[in-house]
Amino acid sequence: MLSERRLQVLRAIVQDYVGTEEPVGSKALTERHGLGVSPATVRNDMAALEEEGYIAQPHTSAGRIPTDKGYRLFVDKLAEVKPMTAPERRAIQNFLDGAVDLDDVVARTVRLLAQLTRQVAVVQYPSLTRSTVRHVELLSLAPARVMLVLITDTGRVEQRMIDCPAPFGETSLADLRARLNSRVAGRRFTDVPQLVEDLPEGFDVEDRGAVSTVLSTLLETLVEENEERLVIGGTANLTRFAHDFPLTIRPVLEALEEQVVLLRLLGEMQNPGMTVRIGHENAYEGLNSTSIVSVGYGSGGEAVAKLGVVGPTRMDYPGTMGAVRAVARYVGQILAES
Amino acid sequence: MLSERRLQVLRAIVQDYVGTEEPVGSKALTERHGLGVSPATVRNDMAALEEEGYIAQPHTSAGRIPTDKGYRLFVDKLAEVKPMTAPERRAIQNFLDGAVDLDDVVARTVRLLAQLTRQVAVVQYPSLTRSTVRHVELLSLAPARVMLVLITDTGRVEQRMIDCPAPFGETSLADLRARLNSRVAGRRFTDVPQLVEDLPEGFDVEDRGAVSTVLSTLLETLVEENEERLVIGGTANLTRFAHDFPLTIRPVLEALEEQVVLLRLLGEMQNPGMTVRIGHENAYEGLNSTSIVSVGYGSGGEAVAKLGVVGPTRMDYPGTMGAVRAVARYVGQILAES
DNA sequence: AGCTGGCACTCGTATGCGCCGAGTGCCAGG
DNA sequence: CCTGGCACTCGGCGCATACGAGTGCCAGCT
Repeated sequence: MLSERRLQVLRAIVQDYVGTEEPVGSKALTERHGLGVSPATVRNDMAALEEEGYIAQPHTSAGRIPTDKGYRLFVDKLAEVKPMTAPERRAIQNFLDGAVDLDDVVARTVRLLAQLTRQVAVVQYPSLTRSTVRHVELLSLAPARVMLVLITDTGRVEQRMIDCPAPFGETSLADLRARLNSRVAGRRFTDVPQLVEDLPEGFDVEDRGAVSTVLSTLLETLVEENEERLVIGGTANLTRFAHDFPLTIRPVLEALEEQVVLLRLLGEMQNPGMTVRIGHENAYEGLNSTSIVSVGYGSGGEAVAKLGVVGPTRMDYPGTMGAVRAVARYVGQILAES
Repeated sequence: MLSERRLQVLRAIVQDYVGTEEPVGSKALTERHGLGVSPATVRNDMAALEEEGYIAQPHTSAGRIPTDKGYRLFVDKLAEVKPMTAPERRAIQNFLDGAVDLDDVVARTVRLLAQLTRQVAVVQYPSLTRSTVRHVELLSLAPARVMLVLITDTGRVEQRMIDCPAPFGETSLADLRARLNSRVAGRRFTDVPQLVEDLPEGFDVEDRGAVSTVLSTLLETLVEENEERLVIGGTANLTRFAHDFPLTIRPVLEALEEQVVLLRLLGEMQNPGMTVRIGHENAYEGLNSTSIVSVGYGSGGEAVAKLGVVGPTRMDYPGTMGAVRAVARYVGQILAES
């Protein structure tokens, strides 16, 4: 529908605007990009692009800037994901290889991503609901007090304190621990409920209450939504593009602190591959002038969580996408190794 | 040295400036505070205060603002910690009572503190080094792979994966677990090293290597400094006072992300009670125009970690100190209960 | 001795005005 | 369909001016 050259013009506008942060005019365009046509021609193209809603002018006599729709077209059709250079890849790997545990992996990832993209990085902890159980441990802290420790295949550890209705014998506890593990070790979280359903029946009547309490706590832990923690870094980068928008930065900071909001937004990105949400495509007011680039990552082939970047709509999409993709890939490798 | 009235003038200047965020002049002072003297007299007092370095004027013909030294005097001699009102106390308690585990306590505390003070809140996780061991658990995940789980009296759980030099029999592991717990359960972290020193000697020669590996990992976990995590919230509040300082907000955000910096600063505040660091008293450049109000908190009478608030030097010290103290007190109660 | 009213002075900020130039839209011609 | 030319728009910048809050100082009063 749009002629090839007009697409080139749009691409040039996006690239220039991202670079200079200033509205770009027809003359500058023809000079900086070898379009081979005169400014007047470009002006006509720009008028058409504006007609279609891909670009807009902030003031009557100023250059054009891309609209959300323009960025969308750019990302979908005009941009290539920019692969990381070899040194960058090495830096990523070196940086992540030093991690000692899951917390450390996540912490390093968020720092790395923030540094690479010079934007705000968001990393979701590997979600429990898609993981498998590695081990369940029960510790007797007091006669009627048990601590439940759940270890996942991603190395994550969750603990819960349980107050039992009746004292729990050390033998019964060991028994429960053994039976529980033989059933659920290596299984997916989603399968656990039916696997333990009839477990209380094998115990003495006086222990059944306690066993049920333990099991229901385990199930709670498995489904508890707020377990989907996330970690954020690089907020200082917000100030880079905030010189115009000290009024814009506040809602963004608020949104970033409201983990629920971010989790919902990340959750909405169904596509397991890379997803880009531009400006108003984000169903949250405070993030209407930001874009989110996210991608799933996981220890195996399967994605267990997401990570990404939040930045101004006026961001370097190819570079950001390249960095996000590369980091997700390496994190997946690290997780698979451990 | 300074006459009583001059101290009153300083107090009035601080209060007005904190309220209005604008330099305060002699006329406004006499009007808003019942000083009972004329502006001219106040002007003389102000000249004297400026001479002593307690206040300064940003421009030749402008009002005065307090200097760091002025705030210091205000905090030390002129301000009373403002106690929380009864409804505020109830709100604090209600908010914290809903917490389910340590993570939740910390998360809620940081939100609460940020909300109460409308500033940036910082909460340090209860430090391992001052806590006691509740339980040590060893899980055999593979023949030569053991997971160490350490549970503290504050409810904190640390885990470490250990690769042993030789396979570890299930019996030996259970044995080690039992002996280890009988020695260290209930003891302070600092005492653990000598308590386990001779432990390997009780084991068969072929197991000693593995036992030593486990023990040294345990000791590492105990001393590892970076375990002193902290959680930050309310960064959006930075924008409240950043309208003048979009250039100031960036280093602050950077400092906040550098947990090491904050931990060091918190650590420098030796006083177990409330400490206030004002402006340049903070030995970190990025925080030269902020003040930090912090206080220790703990489950028993003893402080195990710190929490506090980071805000502009121009902050409501009495109110902030009251909120920080109250929150620390309630958090201590919650921790003691669990 | 200390407080007060008066007064001249400073200086930062707000306001209004005019210029400049980038950028546009349109049109006639190639 | 592209191009060069041209008139027009309008935001930004520099400058000069006016305003007013606030100060320092001094002479006089209690």
